[in-house]
Amino acid sequence: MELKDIQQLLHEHKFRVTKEREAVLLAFIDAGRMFTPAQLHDYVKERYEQVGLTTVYRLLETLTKVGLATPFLIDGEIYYTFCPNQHHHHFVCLQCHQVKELFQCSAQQAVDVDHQVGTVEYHKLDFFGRCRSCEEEKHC
Amino acid sequence: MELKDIQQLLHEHKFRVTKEREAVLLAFIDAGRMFTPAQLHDYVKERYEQVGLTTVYRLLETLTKVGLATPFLIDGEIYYTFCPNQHHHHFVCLQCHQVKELFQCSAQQAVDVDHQVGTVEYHKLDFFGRCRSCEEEKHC
DNA sequence: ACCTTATAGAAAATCATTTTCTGTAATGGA
DNA sequence: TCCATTACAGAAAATGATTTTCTATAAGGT
Ligand SMILES: [Zn+2]
Ligand SMILES: [Zn+2]
Ligand SMILES: [Zn+2]
Ligand SMILES: [Zn+2]
Repeated sequence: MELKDIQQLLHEHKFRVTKEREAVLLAFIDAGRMFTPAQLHDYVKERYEQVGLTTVYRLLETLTKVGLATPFLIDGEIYYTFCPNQHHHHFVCLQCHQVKELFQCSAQQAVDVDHQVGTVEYHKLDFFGRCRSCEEEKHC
Repeated sequence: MELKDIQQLLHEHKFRVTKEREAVLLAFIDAGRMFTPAQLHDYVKERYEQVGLTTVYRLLETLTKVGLATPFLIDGEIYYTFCPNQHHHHFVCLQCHQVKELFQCSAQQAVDVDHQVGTVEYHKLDFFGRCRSCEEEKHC
């Protein structure tokens, strides 16, 4: 993703454009995987520049509020994925934490649920396993 | 659920049968809703007897390990639901935290995902909204 | 260029969760 | 039933992730 797109993304949401947010967002989006706040912090530091851990926490919180990031609980840890704006689901590799977005939604069941037990506001559908490259890597 | 069932549940998993575990499990299962560890602790205290918070944490951890409980991340808090052993999904009321189990699974998509991006080990499908009684309660 | 206000970051505080330790009680076998 | 073994409960302390506070800075609008 281009720096310009990042800047537009920030503008769209009325966030100020700072080099720290640019750095974190660039890393986050390009990586195509999920991170814990600390992992993302390290990742940004290595690749771009020094950014405070507090800033990473704050950006993840902000992104989550506007629906641009989603927290996942995996094995007791909270991981964040970057979310494009269309409705989508995920395939998460439990080994390398790569995340693939799945734009096909097979949860029409929502309509039934809606009638039976209450009003569905949103749903989550995610698949967990091992991605192709992790499988090939180690086939014992 | 009967005390006898709780005891059998514990036996099945080779856990010792203690009054503390009986109390927590009775409360947890009968409530039919999700709890944070602290909430469950309070709930048990009110209804049954004093049980240490540490014990609640440990039981939830243990149950999660053997698949009898599932942690959910909602609005930054970790909630646990009790899980029967069949494959199922959830409808969670965001207001009262009631949980309904849904035994219908519309995620046959898993097979496709499996072929396209990797090997699916498990999936999660959950619906969030407001339950009937919460809806009727306040219709502004 | 100036003003207003959001943001970054360091340090301190908070708070949920885990660990440690010790006394107790559940289990299984004699 | 009694004993030995070991899991468990609970209090207290430790840990460590996350949040809050505070101040300096820089972004955006006029
Ligand atoms: Zn992988
Ligand atoms: Zn969907
Ligand atoms: Zn409700
Ligand atoms: Zn399913």
